[in-house]
Amino acid sequence: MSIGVAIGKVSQASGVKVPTIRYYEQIGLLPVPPRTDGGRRSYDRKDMERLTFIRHSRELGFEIDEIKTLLKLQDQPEQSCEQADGIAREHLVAVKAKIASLQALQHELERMVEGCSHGRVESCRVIEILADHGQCQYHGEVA
Amino acid sequence: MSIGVAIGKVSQASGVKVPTIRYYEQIGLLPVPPRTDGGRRSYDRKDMERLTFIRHSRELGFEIDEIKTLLKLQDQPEQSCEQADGIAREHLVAVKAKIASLQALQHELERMVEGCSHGRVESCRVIEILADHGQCQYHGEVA
DNA sequence: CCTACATTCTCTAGTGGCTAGAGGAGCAAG
DNA sequence: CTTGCTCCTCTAGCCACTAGAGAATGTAGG
Repeated sequence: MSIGVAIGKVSQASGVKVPTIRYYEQIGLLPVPPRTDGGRRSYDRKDMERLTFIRHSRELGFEIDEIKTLLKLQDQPEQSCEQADGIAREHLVAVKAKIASLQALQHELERMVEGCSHGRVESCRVIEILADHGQCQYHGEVA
Repeated sequence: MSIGVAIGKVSQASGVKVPTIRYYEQIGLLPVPPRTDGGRRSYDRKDMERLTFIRHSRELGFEIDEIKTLLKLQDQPEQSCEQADGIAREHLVAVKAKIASLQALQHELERMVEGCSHGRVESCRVIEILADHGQCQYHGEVA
């Protein structure tokens, strides 16, 4: 039988900070672990895997609610993976949109910076474009 | 002499929501406007320009603190625009990094979605990759 | 002038996803 | 046995807003 792992070790191994792990427990993303005699959280291998799954999903930009759904799916291997596929697909669409938006933004910032003649604020292209939306090629959101 | 404009009109004209305008006043981003006899905020053309500047800057992803600096600079046309230039440059670097990160993410998501054979969760590529970071080509952050 | 409705007012609290800090208890090494 | 680390709970803060309650003010039509 394997002895439970302390929160600090789990944190190191998974790359999720200690307070964040406790936070995940609080919002029901991570199961409530058993405690040692001293009252400390004691995790097992499954918890570690779950945390890695979570961290990885967060890195990929999935929201907590989406991760909850994905975790539930993972617990039911018999089910169709249609829903997981759908979440990933939706997310992909959002990521593509964000890239497009950021690229437009990049061009606008380049235009601003390149146009700046490093003189006085009076004639600064950066300030000018910010003040007058009409001059701007970028009409999106960063979100 | 021009009569002051109500907050709703300013909101419509600038594209900034009414509560957000009040919030900007609260945090000192927008000057405290005079009030009508009835106690309502009364704005002038300058406020509108300032709000447009703010909205545009937010759209371009600048943070409130950065905008505060940019607005201060705008009020002093004699000064060198070095600082404004610097803020925009820094921002450009951050945007480029974000784009690169999101593109890596996009590829990873595409790999997940394309690899999915639409069967059971058991053998779902999406779930699989999320669970095992080792299989993943993406090692960044979305921030 | 009165009524109905739109707009505005202040105030508090909530959002997401954590992070920071206080104040105390447990635990392992020297 | 003491030092110093880890861990505990709890509250509050972060950013940039957003939502909602309940009251007052402004305006258009009859």
